[in-house]
Amino acid sequence: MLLRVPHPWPLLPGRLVARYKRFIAEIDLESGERIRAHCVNPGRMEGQVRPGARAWVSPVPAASKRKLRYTWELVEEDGRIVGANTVAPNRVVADLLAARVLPGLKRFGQLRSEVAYAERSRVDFLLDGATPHYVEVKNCHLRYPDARGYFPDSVSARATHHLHALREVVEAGAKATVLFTIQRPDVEAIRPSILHDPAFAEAAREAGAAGVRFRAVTIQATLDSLDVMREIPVELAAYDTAPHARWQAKKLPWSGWRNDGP
DNA sequence: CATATTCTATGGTACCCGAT
DNA sequence: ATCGGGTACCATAGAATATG
Repeated sequence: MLLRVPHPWPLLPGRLVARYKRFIAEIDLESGERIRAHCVNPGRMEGQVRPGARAWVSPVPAASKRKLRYTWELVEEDGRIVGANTVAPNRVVADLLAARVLPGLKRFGQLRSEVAYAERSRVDFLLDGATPHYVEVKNCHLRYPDARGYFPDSVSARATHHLHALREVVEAGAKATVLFTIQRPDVEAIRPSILHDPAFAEAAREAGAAGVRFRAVTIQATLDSLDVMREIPVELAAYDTAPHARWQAKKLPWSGWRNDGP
């Protein structure tokens, strides 16, 4: 294990009832209470929004002004716990960089986050050094039976825009790394999803050829912590998507959300 | 200076509108 | 009738900007 990041709050177990309008997850807690939790994940969470699936939420501090008093953190898919909170990896990567664990990402002066650059873009992390190093975090949670993680799980024009911007800073002499995180340990590599967003996949190939580095780490979510397990390769090369379409068809009945409120 | 409000960003959906 | 494009919307955090 590379790094252990304990949850700031204790998690409460329950079962997913439904997801509404992208942001709201209705969950039956083991205490018997039916609650509404904020779903931080803006994506479709392909295959992971199954009614009845085990899910864990964190309580929101009493002082917070949030409407929803819980945050959906983890979900069980195929008997395995998967991280569902897309904000969490940014915190994990911040710790990972600060701990200077990853080769090539450990020698730097200052670590800044959310730094504005290029055209209407903000990079997740900027490492000061002889040459500035831009680090963009991309979280993924989609796994297909080929034991690979895929990003994105929907068309993401913004992510493609980020790749073009990173390519520009590299061509201007800076260093740039796209760091994928996948919140499950059972993958051997990560690929851009040609099936979900071919433009992103092509932009990734171009950015890679231009010198943008692509790396990935697996994160094992447990009830106590998010554990950065190991670095895995990113596979940028094009591939046949026929098997992926079949795998997706099996997951799709359980995707998305309902638009009628609970 | 402290506090309050506005802005930005996130992705899929539902909606409208105009063109075929 | 079906299409694609544009856009508001949903909840929230955090940054940016405004107000007292």
